[in-house]
Amino acid sequence: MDLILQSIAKHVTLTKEEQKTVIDAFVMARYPAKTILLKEGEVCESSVFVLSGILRHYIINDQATEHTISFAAQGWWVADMYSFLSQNPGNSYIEVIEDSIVMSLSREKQLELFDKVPKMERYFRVLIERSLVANQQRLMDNLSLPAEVRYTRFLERFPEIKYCLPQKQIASYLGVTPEFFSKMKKKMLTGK
Amino acid sequence: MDLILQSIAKHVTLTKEEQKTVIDAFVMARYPAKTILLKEGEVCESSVFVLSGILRHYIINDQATEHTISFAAQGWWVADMYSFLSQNPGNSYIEVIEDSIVMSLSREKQLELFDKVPKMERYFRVLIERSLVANQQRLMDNLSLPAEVRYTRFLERFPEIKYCLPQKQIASYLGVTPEFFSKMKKKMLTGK
DNA sequence: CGGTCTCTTGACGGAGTTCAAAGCTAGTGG
DNA sequence: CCACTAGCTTTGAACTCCGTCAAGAGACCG
Repeated sequence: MDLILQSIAKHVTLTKEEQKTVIDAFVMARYPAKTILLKEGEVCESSVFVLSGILRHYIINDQATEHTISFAAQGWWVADMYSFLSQNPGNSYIEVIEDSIVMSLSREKQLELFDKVPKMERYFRVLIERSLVANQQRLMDNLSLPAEVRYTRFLERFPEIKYCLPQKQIASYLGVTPEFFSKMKKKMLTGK
Repeated sequence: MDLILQSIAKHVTLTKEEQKTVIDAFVMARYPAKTILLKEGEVCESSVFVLSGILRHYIINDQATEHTISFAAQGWWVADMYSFLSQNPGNSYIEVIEDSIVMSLSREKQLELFDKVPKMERYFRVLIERSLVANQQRLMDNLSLPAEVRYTRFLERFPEIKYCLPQKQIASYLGVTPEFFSKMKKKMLTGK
């Protein structure tokens, strides 16, 4: 529960009073594995900050194949940004992979917070900036690197969770089929 | 020159005085085609807002192939976000495609602006949010759509500039080789 | 003009997909 | 606690999309 204050403290310094205002804007929640927090067609009313557990954010495209946008473990934020920002129905899913405790912040409360505690606007600006940089990097990696290298990057980026995910979810993050991912892993162990 | 104020006005309302403070933070510049504004290894000291002309932001990977991160025409911003935010050397290039007039904002001035005119922090937050959403969408498109469909999306996204770019640059945005792009275009005209 | 850069075209190769079948794991209910 | 099922993983063969290499045909500029 202090984790969110620690995360904020990395970027801006809040007074005790501001800290209270911030905490009051959140709602704590606990979800068991397999809970679907958000479905296609729904409005993403809240961003969630993960205190413990693991979540996954993904889309299902026209050919009914899943593509993982991101995983979120302790200390990470997750939301369908398009839907959260616009409050229009989104096209993505958010699902709980391992029993999780989260702090969720509604869009309404967030906008209030921006006015009451301007430092929070800075905090979120910096988060989004970093997120954008990471996302651009991932896009470039996908355009120029083979799946094997993307896999090693994935392992570096998500060390906490790499062992507790089903392979098909890793494959869907890398952008390959589970079949190909299986063969690739074998090749990386034996052939190489 | 008013274009930047119009862009800002879409998201926040500035007083006359604030408008002046904002304008004063920028430096105008004019560059002929083929000017390289930023090279790999350099620090991206400024973000630029395009008044007229066209710019391109790209990387060159280990195999010496180019990948276009983005194009920027009138009313768009462009910068190497990683380098601009961290003020560390970046790994990307920014080049002028057609003679351009830009307003450039140094990182230093931007940070001053955030404090002097907090509404500008909001303006940039919103810009970055949109940029992130667009980037996530592009990543998902790249993972799940064939090059032909990505090309039609490209045409929708950059209608102003689609006819004044060399094909190899479009190919490098889509993530295919110029050779394949050439064959694909032919097929889309004849075969289809 | 002449040279450089871009675009086209073709043959071949490789990374990744699809489909299908079989083995494996783990959750679930009796 | 076992048996069953449903989903996950592995494997293989055929196939597709796209890359590489190479050569020729424009096109643009000095």
